[in-house]
Amino acid sequence: MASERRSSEESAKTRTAILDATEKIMREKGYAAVSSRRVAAVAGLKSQLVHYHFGTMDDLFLALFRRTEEAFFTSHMRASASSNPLQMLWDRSIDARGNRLVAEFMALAHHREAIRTELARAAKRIRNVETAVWARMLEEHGISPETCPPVVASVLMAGISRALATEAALGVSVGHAETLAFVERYLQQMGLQRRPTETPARKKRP
Amino acid sequence: MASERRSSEESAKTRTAILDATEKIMREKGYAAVSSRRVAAVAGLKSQLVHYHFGTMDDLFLALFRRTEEAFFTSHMRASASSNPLQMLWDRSIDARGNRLVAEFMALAHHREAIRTELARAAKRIRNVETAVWARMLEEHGISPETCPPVVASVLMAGISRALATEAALGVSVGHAETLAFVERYLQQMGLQRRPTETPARKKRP
DNA sequence: GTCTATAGGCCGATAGAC
DNA sequence: GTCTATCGGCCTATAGAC
Repeated sequence: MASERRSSEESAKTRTAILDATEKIMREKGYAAVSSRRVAAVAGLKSQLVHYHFGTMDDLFLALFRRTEEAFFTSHMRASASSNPLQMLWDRSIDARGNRLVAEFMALAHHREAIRTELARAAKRIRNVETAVWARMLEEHGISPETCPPVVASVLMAGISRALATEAALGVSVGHAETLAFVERYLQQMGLQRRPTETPARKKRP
Repeated sequence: MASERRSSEESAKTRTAILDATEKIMREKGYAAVSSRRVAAVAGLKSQLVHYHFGTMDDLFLALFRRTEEAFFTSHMRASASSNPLQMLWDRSIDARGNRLVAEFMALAHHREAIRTELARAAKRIRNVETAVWARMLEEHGISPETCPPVVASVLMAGISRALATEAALGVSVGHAETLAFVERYLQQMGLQRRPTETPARKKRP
């Protein structure tokens, strides 16, 4: 029993190391650079262990996606339930680090059925959460669903933020400052509580 | 001379065939599936010809990007100069087929310096054109640049349309119909001349 | 669960004949 | 400009010993 526990603890540690290595490679070199040999090299393991623990490379991508999405959704729920949900959701959605991995999975999803399915499911789940937040905020401000349906607000917020993040990652920033100012001015009317003096959208990384 | 001409005609034909094949593979299988052997197979040629005519694979991607962007920019200018520029720009920007290739180049740009540079340059050029269109439209409708700077309008339009196109390609459509209706209602106030009975955003493919 | 060994395959790119 | 031939490398995945 003791050895069984130790064994499964070791196994969990190895699995985590493999997933961490995969994530690192995806962030830095893109999904196309992920190979069992490279993953193993980064994790300090033999490449055969990748297949032993995860099967095919597709299975590995899927496992990493699930781990990532689960953590993301949990913290997204927390942000939604905070006292300042719109600000927190907006800040999260323009965060460069988070978007990097998402961008890779989106690119991967175009050509891998399994990833596409999981990504679509995850996106719908997030959208529903954000739509509920918007429904509450719009109602509080007396804006009728006919004027702006909550789901439209959440599609717009998600779309604008993702576009800004994507462009910024590619070195395009024409009009970004003006757009950020425009959007945040609007969000403030809707309940954003950030004071004007604070720098927006620059979450510090530890 | 005659043989020289014929020779360079043949060369141009081969180059076009290689670029066509590359484009087809990128659309259908993604940039990661592009290899000199596969390109040659699709084009009905030997793989060495790919290197002979284009050098490295990076050079090939770059050549295809330039061809694509040149054609895109030309037709974009035509759309901007039409009598109904906002509608035409919007329709173009949510076109699924056009966005498929752009998405691949964006994914590629994250990891290839040369592509990233070219993409950034192209994006700025397009943005400036669209911003000029918006400046004209907003002025015609008496909306001051303080209320909504033209560059903000063009960032928003580009961002929203790209987000919708990306999500649709991945099988996510929650809130899309409502958002399309919302945006197009707004665009109509700004000079879109489509009649309400026409189906929006469904450009027929031959 | 991790090791060695290996099958079987696709890749980019170049050399040299024609 | 296109051909044949080929080098050297990285890839996924599995088999079988320990």
